[in-house]
Amino acid sequence: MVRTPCERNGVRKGSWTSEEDEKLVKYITRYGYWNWQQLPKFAGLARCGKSCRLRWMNYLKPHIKRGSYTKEEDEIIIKMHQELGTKWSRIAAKLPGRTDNDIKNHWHTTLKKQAKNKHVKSNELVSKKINEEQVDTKGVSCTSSPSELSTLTTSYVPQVSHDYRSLITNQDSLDPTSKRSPGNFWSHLCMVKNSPTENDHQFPKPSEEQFIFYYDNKLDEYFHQLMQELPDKNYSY
DNA sequence: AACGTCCGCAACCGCACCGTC
DNA sequence: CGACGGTGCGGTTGCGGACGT
Repeated sequence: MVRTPCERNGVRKGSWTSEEDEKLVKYITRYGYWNWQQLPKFAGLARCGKSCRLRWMNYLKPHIKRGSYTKEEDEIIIKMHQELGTKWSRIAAKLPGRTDNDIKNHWHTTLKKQAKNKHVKSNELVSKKINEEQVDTKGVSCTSSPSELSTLTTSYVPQVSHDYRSLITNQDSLDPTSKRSPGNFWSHLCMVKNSPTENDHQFPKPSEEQFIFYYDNKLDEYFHQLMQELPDKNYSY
């Protein structure tokens, strides 16, 4: 299989500057990520697509929780590591706001030693906690049909921890956990497609195909998130 | 103050998987 | 059905700050 390594010529590596972060956030907020390989070119970044994706997923994306881990989070990680091994993405799915990379780092730096030194006291207690997390984190109620999604309600207030939170506004409308969702999901797409904004002079506008791709992705992502938050229901779309 | 060591974290690399043609 | 391209994931590296001597 032919891999698609990052181009070497003229592609920056290493730490991201605040300027690069701002460009990436502005572009994704405006157009979403319709194609990671093409994105840096359109966003005016001298980075490879993988690097942009990683930076967005692990650092710039809205609602990423940073800072120290709670005891409960540590226990969940240790317990799930016992069950799943190094399936960091699956472990991360149980800890809203934490990224797989972050959890992986936390494991290698802190928890690995802890896990060696002590047994987890009660598997039952942790399992109970996991179940509570699934029910409590979002407080979502919803009807069974996608056409009835406008009835979705939520009391969850997501934590936005990054400095660029002020730039990430429309993105909230794609997040079913946002207070403003889901109605703004549709208006956001219309806005992306139709309305000129102050940012338009900075980035080339996506083609019709790119927009459709973005539209499909966002729709898919939106329902995917919704289904993840309703693990006990057998909804399909 | 200067130097060496340790540690945490961001980022890179390469492989696996999946969808499309 | 295989080739190809894009994305996701896990392992690993290396930088930079904290800390100790």
